[in-house]
Amino acid sequence: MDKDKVAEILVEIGTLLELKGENPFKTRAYSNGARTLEGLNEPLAKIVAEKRLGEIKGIGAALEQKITELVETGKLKYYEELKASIPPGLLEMLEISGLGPKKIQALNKKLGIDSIEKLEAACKAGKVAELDGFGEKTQANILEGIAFKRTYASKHLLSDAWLAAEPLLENLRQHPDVIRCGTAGSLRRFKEVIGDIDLLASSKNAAAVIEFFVSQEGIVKALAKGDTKASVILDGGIQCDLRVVSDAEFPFALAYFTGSKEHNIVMRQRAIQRGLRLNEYGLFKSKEETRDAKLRVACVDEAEIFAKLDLAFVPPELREDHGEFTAAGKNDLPKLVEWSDLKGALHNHSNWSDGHNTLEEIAEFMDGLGLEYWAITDHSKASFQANGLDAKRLREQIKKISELNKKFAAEGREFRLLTGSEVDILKDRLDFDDDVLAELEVVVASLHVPSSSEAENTKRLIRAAENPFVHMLGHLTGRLLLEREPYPLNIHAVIDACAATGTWIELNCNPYRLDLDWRHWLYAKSQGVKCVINPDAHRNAHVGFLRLGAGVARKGWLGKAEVINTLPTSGLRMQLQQKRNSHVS
DNA sequence: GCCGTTTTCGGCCCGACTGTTTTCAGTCG
Repeated sequence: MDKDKVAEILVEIGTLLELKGENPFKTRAYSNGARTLEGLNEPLAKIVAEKRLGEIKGIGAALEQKITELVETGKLKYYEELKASIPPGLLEMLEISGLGPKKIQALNKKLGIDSIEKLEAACKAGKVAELDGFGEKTQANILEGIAFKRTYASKHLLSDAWLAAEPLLENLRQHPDVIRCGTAGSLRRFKEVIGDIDLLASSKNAAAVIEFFVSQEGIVKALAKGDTKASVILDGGIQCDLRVVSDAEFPFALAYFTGSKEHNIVMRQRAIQRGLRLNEYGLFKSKEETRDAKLRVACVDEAEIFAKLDLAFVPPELREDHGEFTAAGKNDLPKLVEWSDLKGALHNHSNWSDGHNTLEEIAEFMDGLGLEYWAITDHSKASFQANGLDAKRLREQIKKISELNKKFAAEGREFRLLTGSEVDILKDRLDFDDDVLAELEVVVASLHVPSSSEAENTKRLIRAAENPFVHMLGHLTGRLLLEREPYPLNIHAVIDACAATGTWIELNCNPYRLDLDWRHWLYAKSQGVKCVINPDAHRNAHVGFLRLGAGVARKGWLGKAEVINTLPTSGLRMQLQQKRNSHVS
């Protein structure tokens, strides 16, 4: 069993224990353990085999035993028994806003409720309001929570959240009472999927800002409204929280609400170790919890807070307690790639397959943006549903691109389209023979029809990486966020094969993909595998995905040097030749 | 369940808001 699956089970154990009313610190130990596994840079099976699990911080004797059992046998008796002791409906009830472990336990014990359906019936019959600690309001809120859960997914794509957040932020910026404002939370950290939008503002008149915020257009409902905080549901179902603080508190609140929770816990602990206290209102010279402004260590921005805790500034994307404290403590954080470093992209489509724009339109548009190159990698013939090209049409396209490039050169323009293909990885071969691939400047190999067997998919991808004409693997895991899980795959084995063959891995920045996932890039980077940030554009507007992709690359600790398409055209052409040359010699 | 240059036992981050309560528990982030 791989580490992601093990981590998933540990998280579920934590949730189940929470429902049983276990000590919250015990339940947290399981989710901490899960996160620790996700951040590992080497294969879990290897660590288990070498009996080094216990050396990892956050994994003690109990977790070591359970993880070992899962890795070695694929099962865990403790987990099976725990799961059997709790009705599955209770887990689902946790997803209803306002319901936590304690209330669910009470509902289960006193009314025998073990499913959302029974809960809804009990609310409608007025039985829930009669319970101790419950009332009419709670009962109504539960019914509303059930309806909400049915209407909207509780998770949203990063791109959708940005689109919803930006106008709200712009409105706040315009408001005369707002001094500073910005996004916080998972949105600022560039998580691929987010639960809600967190906004933060500083003001001398918090009440006015809150009042303005909840009365904006596009807000369906205000969930909570206090002196300094409001929660609303936006058109489209995304929840958005706004906090308003004083301007002196702003950097501390920004750091606090950006999180992650796990990152914050370490920050507070570092403060305590230095005889200080850190909360959303400040860093205080105090051994006790306080909000006393006289004790506050003044910091104008987040960088000063990190400095006071003997840390280099940690970019928001890295605040996951995935190693940033060790690196920031040694001033050893990488300089992360910027989206403006990107000079072009190497996986895109035109109307020759399933794209929307003509080659001319694409070239004019991308040149207009100041990019240097743009590879056209239309589908190969096996993707017939996407109007994939056979060798004959591909050669026509190469000719057409060559003519377009000549025209650009004659006009003294530097921009170039690059010829290419997104070639299908079929069961036993690639969709084009090597002699066809050899005619192309850029070859992306993608698995569009995976098998249900992990070994089979892994084998196919490794074979594609071993082909000297394949420059990179496209959307490696095939996941579609919120829609489709990755196909079964031994990611480490594929990354290792890419490292051995000099094959790059794409960071596909279509908002539904963001694949390869940021959690795997640290390992890929450690093996020397390079990244290509590709929008997989099917229309010109998709060039905007690059910004999203750069954020995810940053989250994966990637610097400019690790991203191939930060190279100018000449450097890129040399790199494209290199793999083929190494095979010739 | 984890952890230790205050500790191998007794802590573990902490504040805002809501609803049910007359002083606080539960939930959330």
